[in-house]
Order: sequence, then structure tokens, then C-alpha cells
Amino acid sequence: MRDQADLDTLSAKVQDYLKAIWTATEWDGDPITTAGLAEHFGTTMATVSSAMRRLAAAGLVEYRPYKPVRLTRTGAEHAMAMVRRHRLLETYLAEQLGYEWTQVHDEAELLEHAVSDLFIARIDDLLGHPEFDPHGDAIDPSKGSADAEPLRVASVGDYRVLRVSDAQVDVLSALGDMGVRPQAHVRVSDTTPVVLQTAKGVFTLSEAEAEAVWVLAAHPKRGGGSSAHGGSGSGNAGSLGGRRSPRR
Amino acid sequence: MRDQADLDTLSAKVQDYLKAIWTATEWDGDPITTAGLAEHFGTTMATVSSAMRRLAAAGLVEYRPYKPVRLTRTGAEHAMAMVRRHRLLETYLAEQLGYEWTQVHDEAELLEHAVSDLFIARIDDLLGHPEFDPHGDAIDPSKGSADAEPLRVASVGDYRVLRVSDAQVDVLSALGDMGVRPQAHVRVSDTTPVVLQTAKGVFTLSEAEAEAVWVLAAHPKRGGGSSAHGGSGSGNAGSLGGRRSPRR
DNA sequence: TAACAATATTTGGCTAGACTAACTTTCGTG
DNA sequence: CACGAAAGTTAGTCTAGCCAAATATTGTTA
Repeated sequence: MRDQADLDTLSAKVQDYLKAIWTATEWDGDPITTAGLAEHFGTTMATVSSAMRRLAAAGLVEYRPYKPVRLTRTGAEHAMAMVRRHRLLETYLAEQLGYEWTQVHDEAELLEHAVSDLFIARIDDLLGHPEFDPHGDAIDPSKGSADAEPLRVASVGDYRVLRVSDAQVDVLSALGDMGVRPQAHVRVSDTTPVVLQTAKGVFTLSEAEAEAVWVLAAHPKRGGGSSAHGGSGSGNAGSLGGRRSPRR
Repeated sequence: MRDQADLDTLSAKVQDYLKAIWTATEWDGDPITTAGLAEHFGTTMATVSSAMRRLAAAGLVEYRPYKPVRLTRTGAEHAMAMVRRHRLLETYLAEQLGYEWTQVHDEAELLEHAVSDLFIARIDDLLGHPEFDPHGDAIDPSKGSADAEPLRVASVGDYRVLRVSDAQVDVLSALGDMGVRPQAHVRVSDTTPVVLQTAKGVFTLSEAEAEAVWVLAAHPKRGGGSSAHGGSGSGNAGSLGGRRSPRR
């Protein structure tokens, strides 16, 4: 019964739990439930429950039965370290090994537990220290896109795609075919359901699709801060100008 | 209790055991003992014993208590698949990510259990389907160098280095500093202990060092059974000619 | 061949991680 | 507010790995 986790000595499963708990709150505030974790891992709630007790005993989460679980400082640090590895690996797989953006997640999920820090450092160098992964997520997980909103709640108008959630591969695949990628310019011409104009045509999005795309309003005439968002992957859409705007 | 192993469903530990058992007999005939496996993994004989019972139950090894363990056909196939992954990964780490030849083994040891077949296929393409890993071992493990001999038993004369065992990192490191790498030409000027001339100077080898280097006699004027051995790694030694000949 | 040393296995005990089944708490709704 | 459904936990069991200690086998050598 370690009090403070030995850092580095965490099992792959424990790392997965931490990452899942952290990721759940990155884009929507609600902490993840036991059922949510069970579904995410394709396991039972019983398994998750006992895992939470172990994580709590290791000082990685705050947990009392029937209450929502929250990461401790230590737990969050581990989680973010794993998230960074994961996203860097995704970027590497896409850019150097020619993986499709629908394929990178699963491979990175396995690699992130296996590769050494040296490996991570080497691919980071090789890639030139990228800021964003193939889905548009910030590789340094402390730099979230504060003012992004999902297409599901967007009103009619022009937007720039910031990220596409990779939670569901089929959704990701469909959106990719529509030309919905980070940095692409899109126009919402109707809502509920969302009707989207992209470089590839006009599409009516399903709930899940509209939920997966996070955008920033395009206000082409106004100046602001900026952000490079170094378009990863091959075919990047978006021919219009304005890539400015404050990013925290 | 599965009868026939589910293929692909083997745990990392099981894969490690199979690989270790296979590797033990690649360069010297004696099958590995329980004690040998225990030492190799830094574990106890008790652990190995029970693991052997499990492997036998899964149909991967033939095993009766107090008798030496042998791989079944299935077990050997799995083992060779793992060996191939391992050596391809080593080559990849050395050539693409700039790892030293003393560093590749440990990283590959972890990666080989994590990467997908797709990953392996991609790096194989990227590397142009190499034949030999950084230590000179055949990446396709069914193609051993039948007529190689260790320097320990070599008589005075000229040789070409075929492989350097990576079993002990310090030995590997020392040999690397002496310029002893696959394809290097060396001259044995004395035996017991072995005195070796290389491009970098003259060195007296320790037992372990002489044991780790496998060579082929250089008979510069005669065509004989030898190999292409497409020099992996960066700095390749050996200025003399002769790279001809069939390899089975 | 008897005895000892070396080698190997069994026994019993531990943790992580998983499951099912039974039980408990919480939440939503009439 | 009370009651049923949903969510969560506990209890009991299993396997893979790991270990130390006790036991068994094999091999060597006087």
C-alpha cells in the first residue's frame, strides 16, 4: 500500500485510468462516472470501483464511494504526461509513418505505455516540436483552446475547425471524408440538424458528428492574437485567409 | 486451459519466454535451463517453473519436470515472429531515430510487445526491407549464418565480423569502441587471450568479448559460401573487397 | 553406493486485474 | 415523499505473475 505513487512505476492500466479521467474533463466539465469509465474500457463497474480504491490508496485520485472521482495534483500530472506522449505519438504516426488519422489513436494507445522518454524526445525533435496533433488537440495538454465551441451549439455563420474528437472512429472517418479537419473553414447554414458547407460539399451532420467538431467563429476582418496551429497531416483544407484570433 | 494458444493473444511475458528459449539455441545448441531463464529475466526458478507449466498447457513448449524445455512448432513460430519484430525495431531505432547500438536492445524489447503489424510493415518499408540488424543478426530469423564461429575459438588469421552479441551491454560498448562492428575486417594475431587488430588499433580481448564476436574467415581470393550482409548502421568499417556469393 | 551439492519443483501467500451475483445508495418521478 | 430504476459497491472467485521456504530430483564424487 504505497502512499504516494512511485512515479514511473505506474501500470499501464493505472495510466489509462488517469488519462481517461483527465480527458473526460478536458472539453466538458462533468467529471466522469464509474459507468463512464466502465464503458470507456469495455469493462464492468465492479472492476472500475476496485480500481478507484487502488488509485485512491496510491494518492492519485480523491475518491469516496458513490461520489465522483477527481484527480489529485499528482494524478493530474501523470495524466497530462501520458496525454502528451499520446498526442506526440499520434502526430508522429501520421506524419512520419503515413497513418490515417483514423488509425493513429489505437496505435498510440499501445505505444504510449511502451516507449521510453528518449523515444519521445527523439520523435519530438524529428517533428520539430509540433503544437497540435492530427485531430487538433494541443500536444501540451495544459494549453487547451479555451474559447472553442462544438458545432452542435453553433449558430449560422462561418467557422474555423479547431479540433475533431477521435472518440468514435466511424464519426472521425465520416468527418474526414467531408473535409472537416483542423484548420478547415466551414460554414453552418442551418442548425438542428447542423448543415455544413465545406470545401468538399454540403453535408447534414448527425448529432454525434456535430458534437465531435470544435470550432472558433471566423471574424475575418478583426485582428487579434494568433496561433500557428501548424497544419498536421497531408491534405489540409481551408483556402480563406484569417488565421488570427486570441488563444488564451 | 486453452489447448492451442489463441495466437496473438499471448501475454508479453509469454512472448518473452518463447523468445528467450528460441534465442538460447540460435548460436549454441544447448537448450536453456530453468536457471538460465531465471537469470535471464532476473526472476526466481519458481517463477520460471510455473510459467513453463502454463506454456506447456498452452501447447507452446514440450515440458516434463526436471527435463529440458523445448519449443513446439507453434511455440517456435511465435518466437521467430517476435525475434523478427525485435530485430526490425532495433534497425529502425538505430537508423531512423539515431539510437546507439548499445541502446536499441532495451527499447526494442519494450516496443516489440506494443506495436501493431501495421507499424512493423511500415518501418520495414521505410528501411527498405533490411536483411540484418545493427548487431549483424539476420532479421528473418530462419536465415542464420551457418558457418560463423566466435572469435574465442578462431585461430590466427584474417576475418570478417558477422555479428556481435548484444547480450551484455558493456561488452557491446567496448567492442564498438574498438571498431568491431558487422562487416569490419579484423586480424587475429594471437589467441588465448585473443589479440585483435582492427581499423582502430590493436586490442586484447576479454573472454566475454571474444565470445561475443562471430566471424567468418576472410579468404580474399576464393569464392565461397558467404553473405551480402548489407551493412546496417552508420559508420561501417572494412575497406577490403569481397562481397559476392550466394546465401542459400 | 552413499552422501552431498546443485538443480528444479511444489507449496503457500501476495497483488493487480478481471468477472458474476448480491446488495446498497442515489436519483427521478409520480 | 415514497418507490422503483439506475448507478455503484461489496463479496467471492479466477488467472497471471511474482516471491520465499520447503521438498524433491539429479548428478557427482569420495
